[in-house]
Amino acid sequence: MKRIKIKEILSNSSQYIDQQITLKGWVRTKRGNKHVAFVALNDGSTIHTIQIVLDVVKFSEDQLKDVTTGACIGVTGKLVQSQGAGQSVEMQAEALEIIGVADPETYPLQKKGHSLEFLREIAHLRPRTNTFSCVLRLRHAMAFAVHKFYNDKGFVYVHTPIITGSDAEGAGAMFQVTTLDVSNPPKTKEGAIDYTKDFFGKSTNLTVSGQLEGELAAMALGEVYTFGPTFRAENSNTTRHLAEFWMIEPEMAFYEIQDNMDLAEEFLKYLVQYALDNCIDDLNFLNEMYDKELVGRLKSIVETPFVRLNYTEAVEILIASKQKFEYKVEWGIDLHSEHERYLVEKHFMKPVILTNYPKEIKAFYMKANEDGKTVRAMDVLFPGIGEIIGGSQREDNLEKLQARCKEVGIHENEIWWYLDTRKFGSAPHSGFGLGFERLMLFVTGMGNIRDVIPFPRTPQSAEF
RNA sequence: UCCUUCUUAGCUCAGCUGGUUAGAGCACAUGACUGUUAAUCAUGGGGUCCUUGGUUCGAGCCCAAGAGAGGGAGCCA
Repeated sequence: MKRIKIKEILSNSSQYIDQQITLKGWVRTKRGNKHVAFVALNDGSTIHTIQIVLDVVKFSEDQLKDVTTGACIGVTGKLVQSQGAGQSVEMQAEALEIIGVADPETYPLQKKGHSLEFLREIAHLRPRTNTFSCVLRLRHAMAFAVHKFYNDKGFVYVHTPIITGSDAEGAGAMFQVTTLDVSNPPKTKEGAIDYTKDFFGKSTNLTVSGQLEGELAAMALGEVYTFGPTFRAENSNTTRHLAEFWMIEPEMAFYEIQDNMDLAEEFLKYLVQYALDNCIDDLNFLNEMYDKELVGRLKSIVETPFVRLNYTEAVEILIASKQKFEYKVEWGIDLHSEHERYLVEKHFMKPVILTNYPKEIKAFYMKANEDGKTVRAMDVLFPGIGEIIGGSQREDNLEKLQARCKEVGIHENEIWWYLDTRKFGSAPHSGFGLGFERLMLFVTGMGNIRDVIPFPRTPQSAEF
């Protein structure tokens, strides 16, 4: 008999009532007495379980013994109105198949909750918990919504390379990619490692951003986006950083900085609304278990216009606040998280988009303003998360970009291909990067970025 | 990388001023109960007190070093 998913049964129960159905899934709990056993079965299609009623006389003792927390079973029987109080329907089982046993003495997940720290140590089993099944369903929904948002707008999804030979992005320390024998690498006459003997004939790394390649595509296709893994070899040990994370980077020709901000705000609101519309069961569970304000906060984000503020104005607000900050505020500093938190969580109490930063603290490719001091950068700051999006209008003037490269010490022969876009048919364009796991932190209300990706990669940690 | 806290049963934790045989709840096992809702009740098994070294008549507890984890900061998305 064909298996039906629990989500389908529960959402269309009237259609299946008194019908013979087959369910397959994993046992969450079993309880009961000598005559009847109740099994809560979950198959991952929904946060909810369905109650299986096992009339003890119908099954062998051996079979019932193997129905333990964590075991995988298949059951066939009739869907009936429940006699118990906790659910409207349940299955009266007629046939039981033990698909995979789970020794209860050694199975690490118990019926009661576990700490998130413990679950990280058993990341291979944590998707079986309510919390992580919620997070992973939401992660899927958000990834799908990203593609839907851009596809519906006519953006082209561009696959940028994972292995890059360019080290000009300046976005952080990189992981080297090499096939050389690291214990005995070939050397040049001068004694340096001879990368001409390496696989690609040059030194290569895992990408820290697809942006530069995204810009190339935008100069042909108009509006594009990338969505892929990125890698940073920074020794960051925080609840907001991973060594391997996923990033969404749209890049749009003919967008000025204002258009860029409009898109970023619309995009974030779309994603949050998508979660509210499609994953409310999972959100309600997370709201109940971890963060009582989660759903309310998500709803308010969708309704509230984001504050838009110049860096200079932000500095003035911070100075006028008379707050005691660990790092002193003055024009020219890169804002620290205490400053961002003050603006977002105390002063405005809503998301803030900061623009026009001093050029010294931003990347070489950002478009200079007429004042000669600031660039058209924008950071979207979210409550509890900090910087969720970083972006800018790009410098489209060849001479200015070349001058900027010189100032920051990037050799033109490293990124000649990037400069070519400004040489041939240059156009104003803008883009931004959204850290996918930062978005997931916000949408799930989870406190640690290691809990919103299936297998987190952090310094000193690459198990599983 | 810096600051800080923690590490005792499978899990979550208690453990007095350093004192004899290290406890609880949950989980697990056995039994009871004819409809349970993270079932309940009874009984039971389960310990390298993170590791190494030191102080002491005596260390889970004090000291040192190391390992691992959490939180904060920096870097950033």
